[in-house]
Amino acid sequence: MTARKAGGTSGKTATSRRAGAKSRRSAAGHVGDGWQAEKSALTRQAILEAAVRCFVEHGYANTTTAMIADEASVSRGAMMHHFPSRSAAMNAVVGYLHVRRLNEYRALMTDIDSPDQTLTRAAIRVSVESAWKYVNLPSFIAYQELLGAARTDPELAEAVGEVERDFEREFLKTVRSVFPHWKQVKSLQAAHDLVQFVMQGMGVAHRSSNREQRANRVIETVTDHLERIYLADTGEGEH
Amino acid sequence: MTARKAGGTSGKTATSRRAGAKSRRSAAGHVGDGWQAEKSALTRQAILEAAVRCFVEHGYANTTTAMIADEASVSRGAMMHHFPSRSAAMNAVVGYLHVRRLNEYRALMTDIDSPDQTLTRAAIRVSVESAWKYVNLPSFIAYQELLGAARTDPELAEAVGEVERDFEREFLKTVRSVFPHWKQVKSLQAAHDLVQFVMQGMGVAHRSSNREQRANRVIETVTDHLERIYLADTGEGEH
DNA sequence: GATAAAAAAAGCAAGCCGGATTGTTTGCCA
DNA sequence: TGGCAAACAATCCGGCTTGCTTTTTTTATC
Repeated sequence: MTARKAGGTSGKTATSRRAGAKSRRSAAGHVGDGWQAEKSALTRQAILEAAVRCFVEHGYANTTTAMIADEASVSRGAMMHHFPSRSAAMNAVVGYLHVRRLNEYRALMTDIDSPDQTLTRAAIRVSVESAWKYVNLPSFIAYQELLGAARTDPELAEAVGEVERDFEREFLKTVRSVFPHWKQVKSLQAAHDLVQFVMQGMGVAHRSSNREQRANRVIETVTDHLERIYLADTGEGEH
Repeated sequence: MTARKAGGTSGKTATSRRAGAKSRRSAAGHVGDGWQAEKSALTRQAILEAAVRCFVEHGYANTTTAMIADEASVSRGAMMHHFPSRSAAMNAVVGYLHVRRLNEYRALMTDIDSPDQTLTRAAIRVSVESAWKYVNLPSFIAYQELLGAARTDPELAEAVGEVERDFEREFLKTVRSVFPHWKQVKSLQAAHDLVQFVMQGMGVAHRSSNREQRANRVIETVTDHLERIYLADTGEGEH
C-alpha cells in the first residue's frame, strides 16, 4: 500500500505529456471506462488457464506460482497483482474449473440425441462413453489434483466443498434433462452415481495395465446394467 | 533409477537383503546374529510405517523427510542412513505398501466364508462391503497418494508401475480363491474390475455429499449386478 | 461547459529476504 | 565398522517491496 503511493508520485512530467496526447484519443474514440478492466480480466483468465495446464502437466504440488506466470506469459509481479497469494490463486482455479467442467460435461452430454419417447441402448452407451471421455479431459484431471490436495488442505477443502454441492446438483440436472423419459428420480440418481464413481475410479487408475481395454469392458458392462435398470423403471419393474 | 535399485527391492524383504550382506556375522555369532541387523530392520520398518501415517495425515507432497523421522521417533541422521535420499525412501514405501495392502485385502476377503458349493447373495454382498472397507484403509489412502504423485513423477511412476502389475495379478488370484465356484474367468475379471473401479472412485471422492449413504446405495446396486452375472455364469447362461 | 493539467489508481516488472527442505559432512559410540 | 546424531551448506519457493508505465479521474482555468 505504501508502495502504491510512492509509485504514484513518480514520473509526473512524462506522464503529463503523454496524458495530453492520449486524452485526444479518449475524447475521439470514447473508449469509455472499461477496457482496462477487460484487459485485466483477460490476464486473469490466462493465468487460470495456465494454472490448469500446469496441474495437468506437473501436478498440483509441483506447480509453483512462477511456473504458472511463465506458462501464462505474464510476470510474477502481474501474477501477484491479480492473486495476492498462492492460495488465492488456487481458490480461484477451483471456481474456474467448476464452471469449465460443468460446461464441458454438458457439451458432451447434449451431443446425445435421444429419441423423444424412448431411450435406446445406443443412447445409453453413448452417455457412458461420454462420461469416460469426460474423466480424461484436462479439466477433470486438474480438478482431481485439487481434490487430492484438498484432502489435507483445509482451506482448499472449503473451496472445493463449496462448489462440490453445486456441481453434483447441476450434474444430476443435466442428466435428467438428457434422459427425460427416466421416470424414477431415485433410480436415476443411483445409476448416475454408479457411472460417476466407476468413471472416476478408472480416471484415477492411471497406471493400470490394459487400461483402455478394461475401460471398454467396463463401459459395456455398465451399459448393460443401466439398460436393465431403465427397463425396470419404465416397464414392468415399477412400484 | 539408482534409488530404485537401492530402495526398490527393499520394500518387501528388508531383512533378507540385509542378511545377505551380513552373512559372515550371522554365521559367526548366532545370538548376536542379527541384533544389529535386526535393530536396523526394525528402524526401517518404523520409518516406513511412519511414512504411511504421514501420507494419510498430510498427503504425499506435504510429507517431509524430517516429518517422517519425527513420526518414527528417529533422528534425521538415522533416517538418512537407511534411505540416502527422499526418493529412495518413497520408492521403499511403494514396496512396503504393496505387500501391506495385499495382506490387508486378503485378510478382509478371507473373512468371507463362502459355502463350498454355491455362492450366496450374502457372501457377494460381504465381499463388496469388504472392498469398500478396503479403500478406506490407511494403506489404500497412502497408496493413492503415491499413485497421484506418480502421475507426474517419472521415477515414482516406474516404481509404482512395477508393483501394479503384480498387484492386479495377486488381487485377482485372491478373488478367484474366494469365489471358486465362479466358472468363467472372463466374467469374473469383468466383475472384479467393476467393483475395483467403483470402490476406487468412491474412495477418492472424499468431498462428496452424503458419501456414506451413496456408498451404501452403490454397494446394493453392485451386489445386485454381481449376483445377476454370477447366476448367468453358473446357471442358464451357458458358457 | 469545455479542456488541459494534475493527481490518483491500476497493471505490471524485477529484486530481495526469510523460511523451509534436502543432502552433506563431521563426529560419536557400541 | 555399522548405526546414528547434529551442525552445515545449498537450493528453492513464496511473499514483500520498490519502482515504472498506462489509464482513469479530478481539478483548475478559460
